[in-house]
Amino acid sequence: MTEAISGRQLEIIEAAGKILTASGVGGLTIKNLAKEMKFSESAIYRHFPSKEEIIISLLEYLAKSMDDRYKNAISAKQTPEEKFVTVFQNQFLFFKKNPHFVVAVFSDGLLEESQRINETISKIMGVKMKHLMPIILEGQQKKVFTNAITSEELIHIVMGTFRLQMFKWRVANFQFDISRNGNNMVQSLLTLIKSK
Amino acid sequence: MTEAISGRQLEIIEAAGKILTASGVGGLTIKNLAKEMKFSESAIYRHFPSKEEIIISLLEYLAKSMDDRYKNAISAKQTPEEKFVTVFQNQFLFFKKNPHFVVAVFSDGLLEESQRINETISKIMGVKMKHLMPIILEGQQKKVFTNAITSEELIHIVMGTFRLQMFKWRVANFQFDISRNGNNMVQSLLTLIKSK
DNA sequence: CTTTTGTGTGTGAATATTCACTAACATTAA
DNA sequence: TTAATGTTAGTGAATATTCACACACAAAAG
Repeated sequence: MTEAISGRQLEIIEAAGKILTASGVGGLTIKNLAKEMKFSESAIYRHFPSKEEIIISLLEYLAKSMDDRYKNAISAKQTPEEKFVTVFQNQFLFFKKNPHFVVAVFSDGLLEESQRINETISKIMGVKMKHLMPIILEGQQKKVFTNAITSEELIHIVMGTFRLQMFKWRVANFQFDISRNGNNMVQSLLTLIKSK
Repeated sequence: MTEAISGRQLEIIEAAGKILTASGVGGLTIKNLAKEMKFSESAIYRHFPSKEEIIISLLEYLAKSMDDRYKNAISAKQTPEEKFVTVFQNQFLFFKKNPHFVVAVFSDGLLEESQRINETISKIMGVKMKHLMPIILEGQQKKVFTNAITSEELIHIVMGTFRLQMFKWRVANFQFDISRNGNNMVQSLLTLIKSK
């Protein structure tokens, strides 16, 4: 399905992410992309057949690296609480290092454009779900997380809180320490969802 | 500051909201707006000096009607829990009636365009905060809401959950009953934040 | 009463700019 | 030599905005 991307392609994807976070969907033009890459507009088309393909590659690259990241972060030996914290810690560190990709979390702006893009966005959401769900379920089974509400509702609350955290970070122009603030938020969330 | 808007202007604002919901930010062009209004593109400029002004008027109209709506919904006699539920119930009913405006609420997509638009979006966020904050505070003081985490964190979690709910509704193309699903979510949230 | 003038609201055509994308040619490296 | 990768200079389509002008209606002036 997803072909391996070349080094140049990755550079372009990174430039695209940078532009997206800095100036939003409206700013992501071939012209700006070329300027960011320091070569001409037409050179872009040597590496991608279309703009749509660039966006999709960006999202797919993101989905994949998030998936990898999740897999490596969590160890089976950890308690649900530890896993919960680790997952988010990992996430915050990733975005701290690659703030251009915050766009992934709330890629609502891209929503619309094309059917294929929408599907790829859903895929990213799905990746996060896939890794969060078993942790929540295990936590509830072991009665360390509350069973007062369903797993779906718990996940919804957790994901919503996370998304808003990232949103605030972006609006604040990345001016505060996301891994510090983020981990505080995770602790509060944990306090709230632990069964008493 | 905000001048009163004429009947025609309101019609245009509503048409803009309709387009935003149906085709997203990218679809909101003067051409489409004129088509929706069933007159020429240039006629739009009889009523608004620029497209930016249309978007800002839309957002400001939204902020105002949300503020009014909040004020009328909550009565001093209610318990914090009741107020909490009422606020959201009210919100869901509003959007059920005017789904075109959902785009504005989590208008991360609009975010970019212009400084003035960004400020107006923040204003909308602020309105919600303004009404939610005293409810949370009162609830914590009366010890009906948990004091295990701070008010700011509580509000963050609540707002994040709400925003995600609206996001899901939009992605689902408004196909489920937001006031039903929404109220379920509010109940879960309440269960979680009540002190035990 | 009729004419004049002003105002609100519409039109179609034209503006400059930006967009994604392409064709022809040049450089570089294996 | 050949393939990959770059540049220059275009394309047509879409964009927001402006233009000169038209029609309906109401107030003011004759």
